[in-house]
Amino acid sequence: MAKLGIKDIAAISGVSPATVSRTLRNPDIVSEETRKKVMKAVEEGGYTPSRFGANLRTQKSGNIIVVMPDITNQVNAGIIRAIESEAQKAGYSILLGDTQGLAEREKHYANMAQSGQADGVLLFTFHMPFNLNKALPVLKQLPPIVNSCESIPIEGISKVMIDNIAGARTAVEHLLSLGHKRIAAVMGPRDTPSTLERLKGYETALATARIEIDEQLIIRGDYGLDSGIGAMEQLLKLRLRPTAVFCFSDDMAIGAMSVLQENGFRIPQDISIMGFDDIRYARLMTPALTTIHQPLEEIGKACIELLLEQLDGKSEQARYVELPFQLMVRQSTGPAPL
Amino acid sequence: MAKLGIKDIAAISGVSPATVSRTLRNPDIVSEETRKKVMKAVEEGGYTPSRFGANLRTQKSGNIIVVMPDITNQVNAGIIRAIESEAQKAGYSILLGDTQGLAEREKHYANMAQSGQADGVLLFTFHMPFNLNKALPVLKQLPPIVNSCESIPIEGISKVMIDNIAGARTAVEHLLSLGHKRIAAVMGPRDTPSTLERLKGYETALATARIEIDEQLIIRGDYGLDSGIGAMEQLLKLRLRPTAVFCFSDDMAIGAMSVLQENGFRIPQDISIMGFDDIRYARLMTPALTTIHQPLEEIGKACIELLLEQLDGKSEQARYVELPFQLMVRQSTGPAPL
DNA sequence: CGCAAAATTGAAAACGTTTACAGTCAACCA
DNA sequence: TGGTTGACTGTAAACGTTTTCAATTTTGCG
Repeated sequence: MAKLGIKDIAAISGVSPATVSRTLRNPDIVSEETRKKVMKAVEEGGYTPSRFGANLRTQKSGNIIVVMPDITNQVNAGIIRAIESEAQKAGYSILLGDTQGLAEREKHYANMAQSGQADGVLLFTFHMPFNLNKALPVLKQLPPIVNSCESIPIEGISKVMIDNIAGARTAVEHLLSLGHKRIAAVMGPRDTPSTLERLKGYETALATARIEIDEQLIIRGDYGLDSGIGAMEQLLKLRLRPTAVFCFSDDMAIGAMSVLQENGFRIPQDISIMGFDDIRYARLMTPALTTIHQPLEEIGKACIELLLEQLDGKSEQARYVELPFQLMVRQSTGPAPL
Repeated sequence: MAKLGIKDIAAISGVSPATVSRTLRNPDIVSEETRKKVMKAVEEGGYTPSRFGANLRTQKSGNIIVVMPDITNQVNAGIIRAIESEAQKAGYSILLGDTQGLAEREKHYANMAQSGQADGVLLFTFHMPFNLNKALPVLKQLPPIVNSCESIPIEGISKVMIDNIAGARTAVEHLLSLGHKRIAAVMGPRDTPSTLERLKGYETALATARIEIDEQLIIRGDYGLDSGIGAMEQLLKLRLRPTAVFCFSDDMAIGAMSVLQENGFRIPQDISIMGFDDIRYARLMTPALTTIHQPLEEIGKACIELLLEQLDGKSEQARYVELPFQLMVRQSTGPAPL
């Protein structure tokens, strides 16, 4: 039996296609009698409305595209999971856009949004459709956007963020309170807003404590495990080693820890390590990793919420949501050695 | 300026819509002159073909849906990343289906496939559209499917797998070779094929070594970190403790290790630990985790390849691809204590 | 040069819905 | 009773492409 269309169901149940459509989308406005007839035909025929027709007519895809630099990353994965779950409740599907940091892929996803493949965009990456110079004019052509994690410096787009500056400052202050004076920073990828913000928090905390910044103690990383390894190796070569290392991501902290332990350093007795994110592995490290907790699920939920507001046309205005971070003191940080 | 359609472009460039469509989809069949005219209009007008129209006409969505139990899991994340990347090259987009183990969500994704929202399905979860009893008849109505990770016991669907039985056997044999006799197993979620297979490998290895199975040493987990913790706690309460623990996932192994270290056990001197998967954190644990490596990227690539074959109509027949696992001996396993 | 074949184009018909609009019919009210 | 309302339903027009088929032009070749 060929696949049934709405006309077939209409014919079977003796009503018009319009009524079938109404029965399915808006049951309340058809009479009970009709509804029953139609539903019977629908079920017996195993009819599932084709989305192609509906999409074309309504000009909506029912999809939301999530653009991320790396879905393998625990932070991103955690967020997207919450997003997917909430989106589904609202009747939307999630299209995955993993840029792998490639500009060409960012273009690709921008196109997808433009061709109507998605009704809205969740943007977790910095570059992207936005060539900052010509961003604003383009912006209005694009579907609704919510930006998170990496703050895009454009007015008028909704954002969900944590206060990276304060988060980093809190981290460093924790180390300072333990008596550390030589505190290294392992940064994220060059020029991303999150890294710049966390760096600022680091600098602010040190400045407030009247400790001079030592450029040698600031290492560039990329948030990944391996860059944590590289950074730590570099730091260990220093004549004057840091007594504490603040990594801008847990992954890098985990990488750093493994280098230390391999080389016989004790954590935190010899060197304290801090991370940022509080991924689920953090508390299971030995020693458990002190870090700044990011509320991944809340971030995901907030993103969807803001986007849905725009999609439903409820809110024209951009909103900014700031979620709280939390210092998680565990065993990887301790008093500075004498 | 309102959004341009194919008719507008046709009008501007003085050709028919048909020719515009041809220029974009199939440049070779239009004359160079026409092509130039059309391209000019397309670029100046900033025209992006609407996918709605095309989808309806071609009855293809250009989407592939990936159904997974948990995208937060490193194994799944790694696989899906490869999938996304390959799919994009072939012009497909990835719809994310995270079931979170919920039956209702599995239904939902089955529907999506049926309503034409996706042209193909990549299935990494066990239950699903397939109520085994009535699975076969339904199967032919569904779009092309490739099954991976959790083997669905149905003939005629393409699969990408590793040999879980052999993998587990290899793991246990490694432990046996180190002199261990009391080897515990921490299983994955009840009744999933992968768990059952690995269990079989475990049992086979022990049987071959003429070691009797001790039910007390077989603990049920769910592949997650916490269940590794729980399992290890349970094992530590045993009167006769195991000297080695084979966890069916790295996550559980990591959980188990943290329990041991917290309680002052030395790994591997007191107890050896093995995992399965070789997630990227495995080698950074202290001690580095001995485990069975799964080729995530290759799995992802193979899945897409098989699916594309079906989508392109190249191959009607189901194919089965088996990818090699690899034993990674690291520091978490050592000779059995005396 | 003339004809067949090939290359290129256009006209028009789908594809499967949703929804504005108009129509029908029963119920209700004055 | 007649008119008005309200509830429900049907008609038909989109939505924006792709593709078949036929028409036209160009090319190739004897």
